[in-house]
Amino acid sequence: MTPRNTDTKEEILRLGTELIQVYGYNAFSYADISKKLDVKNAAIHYHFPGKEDLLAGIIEQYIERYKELDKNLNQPGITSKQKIEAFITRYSLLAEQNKICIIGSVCSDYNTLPGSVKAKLSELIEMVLTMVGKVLKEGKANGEFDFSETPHTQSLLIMTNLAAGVQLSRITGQKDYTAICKSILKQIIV
Amino acid sequence: MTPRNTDTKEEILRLGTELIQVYGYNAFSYADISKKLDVKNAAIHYHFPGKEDLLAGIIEQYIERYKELDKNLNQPGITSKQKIEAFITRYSLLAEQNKICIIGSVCSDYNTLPGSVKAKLSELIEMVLTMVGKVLKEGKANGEFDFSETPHTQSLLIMTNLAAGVQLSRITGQKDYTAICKSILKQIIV
DNA sequence: GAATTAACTTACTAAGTAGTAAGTATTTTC
DNA sequence: GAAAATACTTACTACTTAGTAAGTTAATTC
Repeated sequence: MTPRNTDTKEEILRLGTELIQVYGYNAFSYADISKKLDVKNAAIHYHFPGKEDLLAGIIEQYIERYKELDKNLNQPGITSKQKIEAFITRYSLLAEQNKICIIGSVCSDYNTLPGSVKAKLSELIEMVLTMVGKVLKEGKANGEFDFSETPHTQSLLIMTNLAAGVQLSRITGQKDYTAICKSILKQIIV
Repeated sequence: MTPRNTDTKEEILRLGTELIQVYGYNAFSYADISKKLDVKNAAIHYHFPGKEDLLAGIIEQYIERYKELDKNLNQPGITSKQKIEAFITRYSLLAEQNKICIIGSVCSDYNTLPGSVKAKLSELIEMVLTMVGKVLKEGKANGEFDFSETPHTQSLLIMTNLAAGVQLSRITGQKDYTAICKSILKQIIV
């Protein structure tokens, strides 16, 4: 009689992501998810046998979304500045919701993760660094950007500013995050 | 017969700090500490009734150590550059040991902390930002440094580079941390 | 329309979690 | 040297954790 919810798996991923962003990976339990979705904890285990499988799924989804963003940005007519701003916007949306990014959150728990998940996290980080580095290189080549570091190092600086920026500003206030964002652009824009 | 260990409390603080830096606050238990110290878990509860008391103690100790560092640095003959380098060195020591800083680690778990600990963490962060900001301002005034941001914003940039730097480089490799450190100095030194 | 599959629930378990009350041995204070 | 305080241990409790095996119900396939 009651219609089956075919989106349970998606909902678990969505809630899991949110819980990591708000509380941290080792601070939430399957019960937190099952209560909110009004299902039994065994339902979560059906979709993700172990907690590490859930985390792996969440990271994979993140990777897919970054690939999509990359695809959308690599279309004609989009300036390098717009690309970097699109990247920053992802973090700004987190900051507005008092969430932190998955990367920053899971990094703290890195040594509690099984090897397979460590590898996926590493893949995500390298992908993002490469993405940003590519945009920086492109922007420098077309005269939009100027900076003295290598694109890789500059992307490290931006990534660390943003990842820790959302973390710190959750405690010290949004103003600090805004200041960081402005400075990131100031550092590279001609 | 067996001599009493009067350093148990100090050892608990030391181990607790290490566990947070390596695994994260919500990933370690009193059992982890009691096993390593070869005492019963009740001994840990004797010194720190709740886990939040332990975290509060760890943050307080951190605050004290930063105050000491500040005191040691604010003596005649120490250049602003040396002061900033001393600050960076604290993070470099962590990076060498594959540890992350308490601030970065606990930030991820921020929303799982009781109000009293949140306040202490906030105090620590503001203190460090102020300390670094002061050195930056002084260095700019005496001609050692030059940067276009306010001292507060510049200290935010340095703090986020370092805090997330040790986190990321634990995954991507030490070379990335080294690159970040070099760039931090390059950004401010005349 | 029978068999299979997908998506669960029911009902558990074993292990770990923070935390406590009461007792003990040693050290310090008076 | 008696009393009190310190630093524990013993022995537990109540709760939460991830995880599982077996059963149920609805949808899909053939």
